[in-house]
Amino acid sequence: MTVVTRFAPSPSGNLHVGGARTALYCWAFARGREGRLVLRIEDTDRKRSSEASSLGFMTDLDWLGIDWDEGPVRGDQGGGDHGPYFQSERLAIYAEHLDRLVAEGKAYHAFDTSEELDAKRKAARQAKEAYRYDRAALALTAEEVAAKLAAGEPSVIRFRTPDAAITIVDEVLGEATLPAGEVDDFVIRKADGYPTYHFAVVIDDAMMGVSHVLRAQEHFNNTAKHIILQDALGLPRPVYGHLSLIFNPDGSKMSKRDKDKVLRTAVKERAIEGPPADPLGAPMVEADVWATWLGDKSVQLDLETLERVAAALDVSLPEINVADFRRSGYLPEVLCNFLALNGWSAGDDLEKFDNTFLAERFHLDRVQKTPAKFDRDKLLAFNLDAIQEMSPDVFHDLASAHAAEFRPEFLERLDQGQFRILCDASRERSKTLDEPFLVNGFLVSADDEIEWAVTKPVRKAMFKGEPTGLELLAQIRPVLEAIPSFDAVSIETAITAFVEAHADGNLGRIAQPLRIAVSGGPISPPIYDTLAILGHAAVSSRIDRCLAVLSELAPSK
RNA sequence: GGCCCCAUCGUCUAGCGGCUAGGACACCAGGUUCUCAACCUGGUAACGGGAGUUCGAUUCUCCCUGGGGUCACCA
Repeated sequence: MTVVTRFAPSPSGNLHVGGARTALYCWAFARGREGRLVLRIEDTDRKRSSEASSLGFMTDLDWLGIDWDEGPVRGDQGGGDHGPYFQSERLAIYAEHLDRLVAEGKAYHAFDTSEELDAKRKAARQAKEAYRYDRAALALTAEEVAAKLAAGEPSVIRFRTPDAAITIVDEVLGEATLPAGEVDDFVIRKADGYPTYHFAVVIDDAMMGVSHVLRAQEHFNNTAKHIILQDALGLPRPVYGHLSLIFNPDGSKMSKRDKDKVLRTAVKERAIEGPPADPLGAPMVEADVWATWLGDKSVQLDLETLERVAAALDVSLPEINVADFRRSGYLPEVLCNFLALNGWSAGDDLEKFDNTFLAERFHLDRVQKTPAKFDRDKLLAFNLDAIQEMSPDVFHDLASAHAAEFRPEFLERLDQGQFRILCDASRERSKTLDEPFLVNGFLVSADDEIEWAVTKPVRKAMFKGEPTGLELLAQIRPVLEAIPSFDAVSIETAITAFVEAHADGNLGRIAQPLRIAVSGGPISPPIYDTLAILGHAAVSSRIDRCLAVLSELAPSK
C-alpha cells in the first residue's frame, strides 16, 4: 500500500511553528516510505476564508524545504489526480454523500436556532455537565421536516451517532475508548450548505487515498467522530497518529494569539490610553476596535496592524510564525531540525540532522506523547553552530540576502568591501543572520547621530586611568588621521605601535575609547574591522564629536 | 465539571526489569580575550507521591497528585 500523508491547514497567510512541525512530520513520514504528501486547503468556514484567504503559508513551507506531491499548484509542485484540493470546490462531492446518509436515516435535518442551542449549552455549563445535543429535531415527523424544508427554514444536517462506545487506535498514543454517549449528534452540514470540517475531512481523506493521518493532539477527540462517520459511509480508516502540542516556556499553549497577549499586556502595564498614531497623525487602529481588542482576550488584531502598533510602542512580539523566525535570521534547516526534535528523537544521542536524515529515520513509535516547551535558547544555540560551520562566503551570501530583505539600509550605506568585512567579522559571533545588523546599527547611523550614554563601562574606559581614555583618544586621533590606506591591516599596525608607545602594550586601553567614540557604546565587532568599515572620515568625525561631548561630561579633576 | 490522554535534570530528550540514569541547551566555576560574543576545561542538576508484581523497579499494574486535550453551524 502506498503511504499517503496529508497536511491540511485552513487558509492563512502564515504558518505557525506548530503547524510547521506537523507538516514536517507528514512530509518526513511520506518521504521516508516512498509515499506522497497531499496538501489540502480546509476552507469550509466561509467567514474565515473570506477574511484571510491568503495562501501565504505555502511560502513558509517552501522556505522550510517541505514540498508536496499533490495539492494547490505552486511552481513545479502540486496538482494531482484527486483534486480539487480546496474543500470549497468539492461541495458537490460532499452533497452526494450527505444525501445518501440522510436517505439511509443515518443523518437528519435539525432546525434549532443558535439561540436555542446557546441557551442549552449555557444551562449544561451551569449544571457542570458536558453539553450534548438533545436530539430535539428527532421529535419532528417526516411531514414536519418536509414542510419546514419546503418553507425554506434554515437547517443543518446532524449525524445520528450510534449508541456505542468508540475505540480509537492511535500509533502514538495507543488505544483509547470513549464511552457511548460521549459523542453527540454533531453537525455535518452547516446552514449555509457547507460541510463541517468533520465531514469534509472524512470524505477527502478517503478519496485522496490518505493512509496516515498525522495531526495535532487537539484533534484526538474528533477522531472518534471521524471513525463513526467512516463506518457509516463505508469508507476505509486511515492510520492515526496524534502529535503533542508545542508550548511556550511558561507552559501555555503556543498560539497565534500570543502576540496579541503580549501587546495587550504591555499596553495595560504602561497604562497607554489610546492607539498610537501613524506618521500622518491618524490612529493606527479605530478607537472602538482598540477598545474591543483591549477588553476581549479572544479578539485579535490583524497581524500587520499588530506589528505596526508594537513597533510604534517599542514592544517586541514573540516569534510564533515561521515568518517570524525567518525575519529573526534563523536558518530553515536549523528550524526544521529543532522542530523535529520537539516531539521526536532519533533514539541515540544524535540531535543535529537534516531533513533527509529525518525522512530516513522518522518513525511514529519514537514520537513523544508529552507536549514540548519551545526552548528558544537551544534553537539559538543550534543556529549559532550552523552559522559557525559555514564558510565565510556562504555566510556572506546568506547575510546579504537577509539584509536585502530585512536590513536594506546596510546594503545602501556600506559598499561591498565594507559589507564583506562586517560579515567576516560577525560570522563566528552571530547567533542569527540578523545579528550583524541588529547589534551594529551605529554603522549606518549618520556621524552626527551618535550619542554617548555615560554608563559604567563608558566611564571606566573614558574617564579612568592615567592618562584617561579620553586623553588617549585625543592622542591617537592624528595617528589614525595619518594612515594613508585605511584598511584593517594598516589600522592594526598603527594602533599596535601606538599602544606599545603609550599604553604599555595594553590594547584595551585604547580599543575601548575608540570603540565608544565610533559606536556610542562599549560593544562592536573587533576594533580594526569596525574602524575599517566606517572609513577614515567617519572615524575622525566621530572621534571629534566624542571628545567634545564627553569632555563636557568628564568629572572635573 | 464530564470524557480522554500524559508524567526522567530548569528545558528538549535517551532509557524499553539489574546503568555510577546518558546526551544537548540553559546555568555555575575557571581559562582565553581589545568590548560583546564565541571558544576551552570542569561542575551543579531528574526518575511527582503511595501501594502492589518481582530476587530486583525509572521501566509492569493500581490509586493519588499534577499537567494537557476536548465538550461550536472553527478547523
